[in-house]
Amino acid sequence: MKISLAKPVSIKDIARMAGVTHSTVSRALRNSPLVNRETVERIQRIALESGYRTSAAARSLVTRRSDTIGVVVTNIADPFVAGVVGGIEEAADEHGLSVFLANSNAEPEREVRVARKFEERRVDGIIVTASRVGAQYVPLLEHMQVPIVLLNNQHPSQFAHSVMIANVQASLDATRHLIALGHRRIAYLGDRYGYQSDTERLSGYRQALEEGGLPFDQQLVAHGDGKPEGAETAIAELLALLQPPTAVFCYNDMSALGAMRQIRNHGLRIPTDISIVGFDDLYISQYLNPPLTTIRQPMRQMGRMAMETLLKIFAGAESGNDIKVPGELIVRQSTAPPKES
Amino acid sequence: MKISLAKPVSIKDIARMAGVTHSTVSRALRNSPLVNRETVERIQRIALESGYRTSAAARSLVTRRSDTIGVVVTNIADPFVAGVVGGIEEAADEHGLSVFLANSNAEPEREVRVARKFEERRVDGIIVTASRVGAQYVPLLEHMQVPIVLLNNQHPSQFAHSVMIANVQASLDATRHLIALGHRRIAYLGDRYGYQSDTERLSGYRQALEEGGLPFDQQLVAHGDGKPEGAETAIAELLALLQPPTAVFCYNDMSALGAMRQIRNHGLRIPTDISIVGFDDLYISQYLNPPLTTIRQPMRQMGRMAMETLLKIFAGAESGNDIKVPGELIVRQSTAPPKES
DNA sequence: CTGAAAGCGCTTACAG
DNA sequence: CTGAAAGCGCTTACAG
Repeated sequence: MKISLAKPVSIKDIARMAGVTHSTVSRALRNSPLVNRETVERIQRIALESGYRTSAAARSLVTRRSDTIGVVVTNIADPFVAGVVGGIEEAADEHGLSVFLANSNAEPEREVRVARKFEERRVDGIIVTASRVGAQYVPLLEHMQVPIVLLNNQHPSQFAHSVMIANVQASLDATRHLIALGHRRIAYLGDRYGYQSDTERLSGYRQALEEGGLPFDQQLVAHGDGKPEGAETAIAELLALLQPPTAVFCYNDMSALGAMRQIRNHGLRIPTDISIVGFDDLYISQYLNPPLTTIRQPMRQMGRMAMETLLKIFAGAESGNDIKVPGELIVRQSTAPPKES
Repeated sequence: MKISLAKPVSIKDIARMAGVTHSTVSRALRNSPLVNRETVERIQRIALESGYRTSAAARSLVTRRSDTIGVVVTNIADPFVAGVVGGIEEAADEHGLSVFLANSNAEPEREVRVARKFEERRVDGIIVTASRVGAQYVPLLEHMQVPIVLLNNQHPSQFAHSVMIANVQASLDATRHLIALGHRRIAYLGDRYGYQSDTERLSGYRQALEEGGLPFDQQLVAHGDGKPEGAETAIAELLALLQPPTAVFCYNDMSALGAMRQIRNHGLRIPTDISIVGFDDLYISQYLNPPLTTIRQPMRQMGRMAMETLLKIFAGAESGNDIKVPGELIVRQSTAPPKES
């Protein structure tokens, strides 16, 4: 059968049933104190019984607010991103906002399409959770003159704010932990698409080496793509070194996942032969074999913070909209003292 | 500084600039053949230069289509769900639709809120990806008289269609694989919130046992919550049996993850002491130690199919909207012949 | 090919 | 307390 889409009931319909004008219905529905209490109740009862539902489109046309925010991600299937989006949605829901989800896939044409779509939808704000925000992306969104919150990325702009993990401090902690265990040949396995985050994590790593009196060796730095695949190639280079590292600090847990598999394929044991530390503390990381030592990023919380930053800006806040969140070192079983120590 | 939100340019503004009425602008913008070619070009140029962007709200008010779909998930942080949503978004984008994401968290009040929100937004269709669709949820959405596609769940209704993995066949394959390896004490570790999927997977498991001449033993069935935590408790029961299983077929990979950790904690080795098979083939499953034998669900593809089902219905299709997708057994290293065989 | 008019479903000053 | 009017930004019959 062909489905007949019944036209939804409007305030005019209710007005007819209640014997008042639609103006009164509109007021009654919003609980205006201007309307007679009994009338309000009668109208609300009718609305309920008739299954009335305000048209968000009609309302936003006049209020000039869509009560909607746009969330752009590079890849929703990335567990870090999914965690953040969960937090965003939760906070949005609490404040009666709806979220548009768009996956840019890091493809320039899609990014343009997303920006256009958000403009047409007149989103009230935007959150970008892209591990790889291109420098050209924000200007695209800026056109909208709507507040933008970047997650783990910053961009100097009137409209762009940020929620960032404290990369340098966290990486310092991670690397110090390896040094404290006695490691002297520690590698950094980065993400060549990690932009600012990669730079900062590398920098924290270098600071820790310096602090520990260890030389920085460019050979011990390799870059993957932030995913297991790329990490496998990158760690292979490291393992092929004349003096391979005894510990590797990875850009993120997904990279650690790939590194660990490759290490096993080389017949080496973790942490006996080589220690691994990740970054993110994905939900699954505690279930790995061995459980992964890593830096915890409070993903859900960071998503909430991004949403709340937007809300503060809506409410008129003008500054203090760059938040830095501390990471936390979680020591598990993928790290141990080096064999030869 | 307080951000001044410039009012976006409307077709009226363009009309003024072009010296025509807004009707003509509206037509020109939609490339109507009714409008003089040169006028169309002039108007489009002005629109482009002025940064004009159609108001989706205004348009949908008259067209009665929002070009929007609502996606409800129980938990976006679940990797299976995130994969499906990725596919949905991808297909939606290709067809110029926007997606509203809502997380029900399996909380009844949130479900009610989500349904209401989708109604107000006048979504053109809904996709539900909940591992645990309550029987009461669909009626909530049905009120909207909008097509609904359920993922891995079915519901008899004029409006509800479905995309399902072929649970029985897949579970049959998974269990047969274990039987073929020589296992005779095979357990099923289910998801007590898995509803239809759990029932069907259990049923495929039982069919395989029967087919293989193995007795069904209720003791070898334990139920977790579809997550690692619940699986840990469930498998502990199984391991405590006088005659523990030599192989376990798990409801999903997340359960397998928990089971594997618990097994290790009991000092047992996988697959030497016990074989494990999962269900889903999450992205990470190939990176586990040992890599997980599992049933592949084409998550992304299933998301696309759900979206495409909606599109077909929009286009007037009236039947054939219950799709069954085959799973695929992926044999990796978490399964092997039993020790004592 | 173009314009004037009506209307989509709301909100909100302005009168009374 | 209630109504009549205007308007948000579009689309689309109806005229010309």
